[in-house]
Amino acid sequence: MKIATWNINGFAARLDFLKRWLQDRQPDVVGLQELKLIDDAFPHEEFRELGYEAITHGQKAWNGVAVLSRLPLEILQTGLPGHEEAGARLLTVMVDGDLEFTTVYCPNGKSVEHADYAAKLAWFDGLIEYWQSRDGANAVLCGDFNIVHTALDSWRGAAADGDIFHTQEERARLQAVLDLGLNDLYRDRHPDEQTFSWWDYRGGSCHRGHGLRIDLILGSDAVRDSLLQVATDRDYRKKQDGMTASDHAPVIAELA
DNA sequence: ATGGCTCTCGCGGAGAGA
Repeated sequence: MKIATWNINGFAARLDFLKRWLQDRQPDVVGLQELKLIDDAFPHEEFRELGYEAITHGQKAWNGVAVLSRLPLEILQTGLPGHEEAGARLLTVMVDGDLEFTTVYCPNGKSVEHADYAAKLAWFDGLIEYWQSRDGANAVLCGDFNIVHTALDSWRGAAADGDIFHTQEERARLQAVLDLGLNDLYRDRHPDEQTFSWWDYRGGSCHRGHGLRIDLILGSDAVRDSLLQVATDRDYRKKQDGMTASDHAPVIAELA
């Protein structure tokens, strides 16, 4: 089974690109972030034709998450309890009656001085509390975490320590998420490799290797034990026949 | 030091993103 996470930076702007990727990579379950789309505008029929059912938790202009799946889905939770005012950022579904699949678009925080930063930390505290309330035995938590876990995950290395995305407080929150019994599938399999999932649109960052690894697939021990391979799909951070890419690449994991 | 690009809304240019 192939599972994936991808911040598409606008569903409407990425529709054709997304459909091409689905047909090319054939994932079974995909968590999408930053749809910037209301639920009623989602073209379910177009995706059924490709073999995918979708559950969306969207909103107008900002945020928005969804799960696409070739296997049967059932909604378990829409929105992070107690943090709905922060936007549509969390969706948990049951896949095929077996796998608890959560996708998140974690808050950005803007800057360490901004009020959104404190709200970001509080949102993570809410996520930790939410996860503690779930079973989590056969579970995936994937998405755009907007936190760079270690210096290896930033093109600037330790020089970025203390900046937004790289603060001790943010890293402690992400570590607390991992301490809930979740494994960072990419880092678990590739302890020493530097691979990014996001590159700024500006200044040729992608070409210059100026990126961050902030899009993660976390899995419970049962999921980790079934991991065959995991990779960032960098080809889809590049233009395809004139279609503009998201600033995030998909991350794909194959499970036994 | 800042912006460098792209998105949405909505029709100009601002705000957000990371």
